[in-house]
Amino acid sequence: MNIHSRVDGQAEKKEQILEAALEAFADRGFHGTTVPAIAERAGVAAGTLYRYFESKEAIVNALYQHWKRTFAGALMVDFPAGAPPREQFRSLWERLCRFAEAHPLALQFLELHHHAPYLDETSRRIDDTVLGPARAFLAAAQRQMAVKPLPPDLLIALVHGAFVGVLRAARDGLIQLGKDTTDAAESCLWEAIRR
Amino acid sequence: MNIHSRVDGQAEKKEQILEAALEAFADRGFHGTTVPAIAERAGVAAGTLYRYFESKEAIVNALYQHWKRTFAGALMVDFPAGAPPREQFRSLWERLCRFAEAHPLALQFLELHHHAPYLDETSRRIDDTVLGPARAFLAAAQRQMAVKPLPPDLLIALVHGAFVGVLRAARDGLIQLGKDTTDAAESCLWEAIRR
Amino acid sequence: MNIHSRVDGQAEKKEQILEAALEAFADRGFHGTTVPAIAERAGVAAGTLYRYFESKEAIVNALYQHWKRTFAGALMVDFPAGAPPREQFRSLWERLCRFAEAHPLALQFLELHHHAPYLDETSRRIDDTVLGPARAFLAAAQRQMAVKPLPPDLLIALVHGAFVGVLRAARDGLIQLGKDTTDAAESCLWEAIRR
Amino acid sequence: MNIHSRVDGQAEKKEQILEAALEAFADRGFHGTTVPAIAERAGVAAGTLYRYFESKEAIVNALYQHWKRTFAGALMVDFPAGAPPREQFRSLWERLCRFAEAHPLALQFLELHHHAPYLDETSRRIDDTVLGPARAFLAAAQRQMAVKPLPPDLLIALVHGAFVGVLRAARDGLIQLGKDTTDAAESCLWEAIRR
DNA sequence: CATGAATGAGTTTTCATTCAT
DNA sequence: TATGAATGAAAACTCATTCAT
Repeated sequence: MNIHSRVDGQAEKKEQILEAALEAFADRGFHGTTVPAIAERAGVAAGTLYRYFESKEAIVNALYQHWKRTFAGALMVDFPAGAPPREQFRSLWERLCRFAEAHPLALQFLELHHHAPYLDETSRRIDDTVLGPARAFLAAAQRQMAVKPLPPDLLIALVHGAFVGVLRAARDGLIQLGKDTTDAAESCLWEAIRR
Repeated sequence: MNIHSRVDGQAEKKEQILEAALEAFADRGFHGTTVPAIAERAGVAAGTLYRYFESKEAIVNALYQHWKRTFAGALMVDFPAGAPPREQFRSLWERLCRFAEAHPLALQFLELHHHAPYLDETSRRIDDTVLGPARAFLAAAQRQMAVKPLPPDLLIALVHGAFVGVLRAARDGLIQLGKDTTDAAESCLWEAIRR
Repeated sequence: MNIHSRVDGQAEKKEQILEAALEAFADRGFHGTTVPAIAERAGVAAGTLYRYFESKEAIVNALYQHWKRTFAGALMVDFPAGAPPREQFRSLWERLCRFAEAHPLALQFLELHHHAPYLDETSRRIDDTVLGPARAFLAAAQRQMAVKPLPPDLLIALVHGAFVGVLRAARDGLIQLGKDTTDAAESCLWEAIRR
Repeated sequence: MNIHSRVDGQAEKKEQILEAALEAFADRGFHGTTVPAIAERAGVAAGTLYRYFESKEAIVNALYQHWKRTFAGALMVDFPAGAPPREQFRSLWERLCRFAEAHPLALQFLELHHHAPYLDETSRRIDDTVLGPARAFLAAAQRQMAVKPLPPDLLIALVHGAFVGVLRAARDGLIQLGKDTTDAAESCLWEAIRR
């Protein structure tokens, strides 16, 4: 009715669209998803998408940026900066798993598709938001002789890759994601990188 | 000149098409790749693809099956069946890396895209070709108390995921794939799974 | 303006498409007609056809069913069930001719092309709608000794064929369809079948 | 080996092609038939057709002219010029039926499709070859007061149309073509046109 | 002469985007 | 502001015709 509720209504609709797009893109990728399909899932008309986003590419970039930032935030907020490396790693892994549980589609979207061809400048730059803190953690842990003195990006690739591998196996029904499983995985991966 | 060279010419052209399709699919995925784009890369007219394949889907399935089989073969041929688990794991990892070096696009195609929506029956069944031997290795190693007593599919997800993570990091220019790097990664991952 | 006029607008457009398709198919047959040609005649873009019909085949089947039903209806409505056979035959023939005059393209489409290869189940079943009443009329007339005791389907083939022959001759400009002509033809054909 | 056998071989191959084309066109019409389909039926390569015919249209025109002429010939050769009209009509009908039995595909091709759009000048002119004699017969019969004094082209349309109707019913399995049937039909049609 | 692989124009169909309502 | 019908450019695919072998 008033400006406020209109704005809220709009924000809400934008959320619906992004949520619908996330589901669709997570499942079939960017090129495998049609705009009408997103609109239908979102419960709006196809034309309405274009009041909120310039184009299909704009939607995928908005999603990418939103979830990369949310993901990075989830990893960093209240990170136990002073704790010993073993503790920090456990904490990081736990955050990864919690995020995976809370936003499974977001991770499927972010990690299980190759986005480069349609990402814009902003999206491409955002990767460092996640990488930076991870590198910082490893550098510190290496300085404390707690982690193998290998290139941080290699260690990140191993741990991050293993995490994605677990997600994929869960999506394909090969394993169940439970506390046992994720704890065991964490233990393995700490062995992998610890000095 | 004769039947032989004609047959060779055709087989060669089919190879060209598959090679072109591999490059395109590895880069932009199935839905992001147009048939004319494949044809152009292959140096033939668009209509020519349809003399060799029924449809775009037939191409992606042929590729999937070919490379899954080739990959499985590369992992298994002359596998040191009697060697100790540590040796076997090193051998497996080395085969993965050699294959990655020899056929980087094949792995990008196989591992970095989600194929399920357009795979046919045959393609879907073929995954076990790779999984089976990996499970067998792990089961044996676990019986010898050399590897942690965790679900084999979890260990596979970790190691395979880490491998894909390394590939992805290399593709994105974050790390260089050299003997140092791959040896280090192998060492880490053995630590991850060994008892 | 409101829902009503929108619905009407759509129904109208569907009519336009069917009308355009009828003209094209009547003239050049199904395979000789392109979708853009139909669209142009209908005054819409090619893509628009696919908002109303699943495919080109769906259009031809819709047309076939619509006109078969309309034709059957025109033959049967208010049929003089109690009249003597001579009267009934005259009435049937008159209905045929009136229909031919009112919907010349519909009859060209229905009768002057061989549709079987692309007709769906529903279309194939619909033929009996027209045949049934004709057989019933003949059976009754034969029971009253008014018509030759020959297989009804043969008599139908003769009369119906002759009717189509007259249509074809008219289309080709060999004869003019006027009351004289059609009355004369009716007279001839009654002689042909009467006992 | 020598010129003669080569010429014979060619003529034979041309026959094969025309026969194959007849079968295909009779069944699915001109636009519904592909050149490779004709070639396969003829047992030659697709390219070979173009050594014998300029184009697909040239084939259909050659077929049309050949069979129209053959048909006209079959109707006219040894026609009992002096016989009474009743006898002549019976003879004509018998020739129609014999031709239908000997060359069912030719009649399906000629009569059950609308050829005008792709016929060339020569083909279009040839229709009179058949029509002329029929008109002559009717004119004479009318002069002898044996046949109704209606426009000859109307009578032709009726009889010819009825004939085609019988062919069509036979093709669709509604009636069986046997001596009984064709004699009965002849009798009916004579009643239709006789004075 | 015969072949059939190759072509590319033309066909059916899809879909991101626009715009009248 | 929301709609969804309409668009038309581009996609997948077909096929008459050509031409190197």
